[in-house]
Amino acid sequence: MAAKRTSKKSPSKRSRKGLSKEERRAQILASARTVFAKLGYHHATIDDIVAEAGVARGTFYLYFEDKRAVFSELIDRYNSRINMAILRIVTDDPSRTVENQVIENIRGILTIALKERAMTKILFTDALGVDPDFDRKLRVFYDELVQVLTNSLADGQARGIVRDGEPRVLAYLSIGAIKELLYQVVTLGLTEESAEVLTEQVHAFLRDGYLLEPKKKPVKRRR
Amino acid sequence: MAAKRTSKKSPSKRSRKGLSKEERRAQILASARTVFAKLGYHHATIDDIVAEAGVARGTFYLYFEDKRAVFSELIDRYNSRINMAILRIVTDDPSRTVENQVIENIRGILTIALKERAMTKILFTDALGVDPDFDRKLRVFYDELVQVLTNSLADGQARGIVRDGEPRVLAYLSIGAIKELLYQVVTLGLTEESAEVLTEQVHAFLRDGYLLEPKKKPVKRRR
DNA sequence: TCCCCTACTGACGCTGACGTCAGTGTATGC
DNA sequence: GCATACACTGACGTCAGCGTCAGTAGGGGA
Repeated sequence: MAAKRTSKKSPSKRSRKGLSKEERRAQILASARTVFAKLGYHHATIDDIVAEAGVARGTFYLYFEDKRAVFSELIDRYNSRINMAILRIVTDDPSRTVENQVIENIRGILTIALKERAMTKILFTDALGVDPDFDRKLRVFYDELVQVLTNSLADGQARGIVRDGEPRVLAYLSIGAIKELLYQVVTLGLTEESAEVLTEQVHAFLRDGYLLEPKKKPVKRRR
Repeated sequence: MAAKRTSKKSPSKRSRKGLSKEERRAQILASARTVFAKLGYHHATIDDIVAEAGVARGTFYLYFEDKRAVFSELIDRYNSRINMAILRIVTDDPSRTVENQVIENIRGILTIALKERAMTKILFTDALGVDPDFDRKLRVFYDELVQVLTNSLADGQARGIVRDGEPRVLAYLSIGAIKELLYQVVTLGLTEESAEVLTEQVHAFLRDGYLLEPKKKPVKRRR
């Protein structure tokens, strides 16, 4: 193979509009996110996205296969951020209580979800029913989450940290509770500052439920 | 106004296919439900629905405005059935404990959701992002539910049956937990028989959460 | 100065789903 | 037997959104 004759001077060439390929790609991605959040995935068209990005229809197809592909990439990025926020709970470190680690995880998830408001909204509003392949992908991400939590709960039961009950069902209930809260919070437009107070409420809910036992006298558990 | 000359003999005239207008309408509705459950709302077409019903395209439009109208009607029926299952909790009747009434409500909701498997699935998979008008309608139904629960919780707190915490947040968490469980149960294909055991799990979750207090020794609360 | 390369453009043809409406077949009234 | 009514039919014109591709613009090397 002959050596390249023309030396590439700049690692990222600027187009006539002053954007490198990566920047253009990122720009289209961001525009798509905006449009999806505004119109919902199903009602968003390629024309809406390119209008938002200020490029021509053809340009979109230089960077992405189709609407599904952009959506898929957006979800991937979001998922990986959420996954990073979830830390496995360790029990052999006396300096970190299980309770604090649980709280940390709740806080981490809530914070990211609030930071990535647009994506959180899209995920909850439009993620299902887009396309069979796509549903499967989302399902895998979700099932992993359920599996991790289910295992943690079963483990916790064995060690007496978690009460009895079908661990998988408890996992669904917990995840559902957090999902719903997130959805409401994002839809109603609360900001990141709320993460702290929400964290406390979620933790208290998971720890205690909310129905007080009528037979024994209520125990004050909150500080 | 002149009296009608022709006496209507049969109250519901039979068409050439042997169905009254109400029956035909019901048949199309049922077919639409089947198709929505199979393909999802967004991917279902009028052609799919009429093929399922075994009628011509034009017939569909004799009974419904468009795809949205059928969907809307299906949701309305489902919603009213769920609403009927939710009974306001009374505290002045000594023969019925609050706990039992809570359990009754949980059981009622789960039973209907499992009976109306197809609709439950559709509602969770496709309900959002169909159309702005439609989203609003769903929102109203949902908000009412949240409001009822929020009020009940606040009331419960005042009477010492419910622990402290923002009632609205607790309402979101509870409803989210149940929603998620329902979704999973319907998607995974559990049958009506499971209603009883699920009811117990949900109730235990709402009552106790699942994290046992490390400081005090665990109390056996289950029968 | 010329020309090549490449990112970008947007009009175009295509497709699939929509809603319509003139026409068909059957039961009932006269 | 004829006419009228009525549920039903399905081919048809329309249209929104899609993906393409021949053409354009402009930066940079020779």
